[in-house]
Amino acid sequence: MIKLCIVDDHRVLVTGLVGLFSSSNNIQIVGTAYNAKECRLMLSQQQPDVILLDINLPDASGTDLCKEIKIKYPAVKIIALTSYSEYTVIRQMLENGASGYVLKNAMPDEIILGVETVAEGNQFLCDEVDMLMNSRSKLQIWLTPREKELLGNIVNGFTNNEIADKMFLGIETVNSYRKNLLCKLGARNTAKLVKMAIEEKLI
Amino acid sequence: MIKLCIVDDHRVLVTGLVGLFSSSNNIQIVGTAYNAKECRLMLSQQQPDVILLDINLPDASGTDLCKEIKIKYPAVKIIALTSYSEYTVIRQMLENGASGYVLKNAMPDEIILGVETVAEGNQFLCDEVDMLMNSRSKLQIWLTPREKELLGNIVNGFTNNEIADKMFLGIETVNSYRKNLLCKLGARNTAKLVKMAIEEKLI
DNA sequence: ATAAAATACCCCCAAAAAGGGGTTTTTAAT
DNA sequence: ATTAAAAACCCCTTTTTGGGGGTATTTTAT
Repeated sequence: MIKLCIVDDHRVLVTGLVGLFSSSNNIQIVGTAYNAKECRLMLSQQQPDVILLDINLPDASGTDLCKEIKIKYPAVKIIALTSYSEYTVIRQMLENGASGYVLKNAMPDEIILGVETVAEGNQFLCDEVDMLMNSRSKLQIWLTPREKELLGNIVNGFTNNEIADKMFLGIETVNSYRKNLLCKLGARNTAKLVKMAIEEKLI
Repeated sequence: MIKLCIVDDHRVLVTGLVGLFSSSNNIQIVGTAYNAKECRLMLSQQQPDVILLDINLPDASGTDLCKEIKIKYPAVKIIALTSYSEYTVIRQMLENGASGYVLKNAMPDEIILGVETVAEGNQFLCDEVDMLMNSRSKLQIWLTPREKELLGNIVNGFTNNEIADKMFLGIETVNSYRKNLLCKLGARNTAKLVKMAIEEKLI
């Protein structure tokens, strides 16, 4: 019997999931939570095998919470259940210890299969996500910490001078980083750079 | 008896909603759809009183579909059921004929109340949305069609020259529009402008 | 140990954007 | 018919960004 917990702030979706698994004879829901706080409390009382974890919680980032849970309870398997289909988010989630990634528009059967698969110790990605991760066409951008930080400052409207100040860098250094980012992301100018940074959730 | 339809690509959520209303004795679900195409087909056969409509459909924009439905079937009441809480989206939805706006993290009771309220011919906004729309603090930005178009071009990385070309305008005109946009949105530069445009879903 | 990233730095110059001031002509609403 | 909003246009100046070249230290992983 697989013990399952659900963490998602969409209450009706949680109800739907409870209903979905109630007819299963090898999966049992042992807890639900609508935010990170409730999730932590729940885990201090229950020891589930698998957690279905939303990334968009009101009081925490799902990626951070994932990492946190995996440090405290390394045995538990986590499946991200979300509508984000950006490469960066998926990769971040897997790096933070998630064993699965399922989109919210997935078929019910796929969600059940996901829970079973990760419970057995294997990785599970829903069809759409699997395709995305295997398509080399999508140039998989990965920025260094410093680049991310600098990009964040650009996105927030700081000029090179201000960024140099904030990050304790020379203006020329900021310039180099900036030109490098343009090149790496294939953007022609700041506008496109910011657009990509936000849409691909690089920051 | 209120006849209700649900249009949402999150299948489990739909299941949850079906369960939620199954116990109600004055609301009856007469149809569900997972995309715009199915929705149109359904409406050609069923005449619901209320539709719960997701904005994020795979094959159409929810705002456009809303307008389309209201033109074809003016009597039907539409409630947006979505996770977007941006002023612009809400306003657009209401302008396109929606009678209600409920966030996906709303309490089940609130969703039921929403359906009942709009069925009676009244408007319904869930707590969070109601507060947002009534807070004058959030400077409610509204751009003219031409401004939106130009902003879209900026976001997509076109330079003033290219925009002038694309929109059959003089360079100076584009310059004026651009400076006006910066002023209207309170942005210091292109980066911030693009960020706001995307985050507030102004385009 | 040593190669490869990542980090930080530099110069020149052209192009684009931002800040400041404006005016005129349509179009839509009362 | 009048007015207000939207749309289109213009000049001047400074600042910021982008395109082209580079080089020198640190880390980090093998």
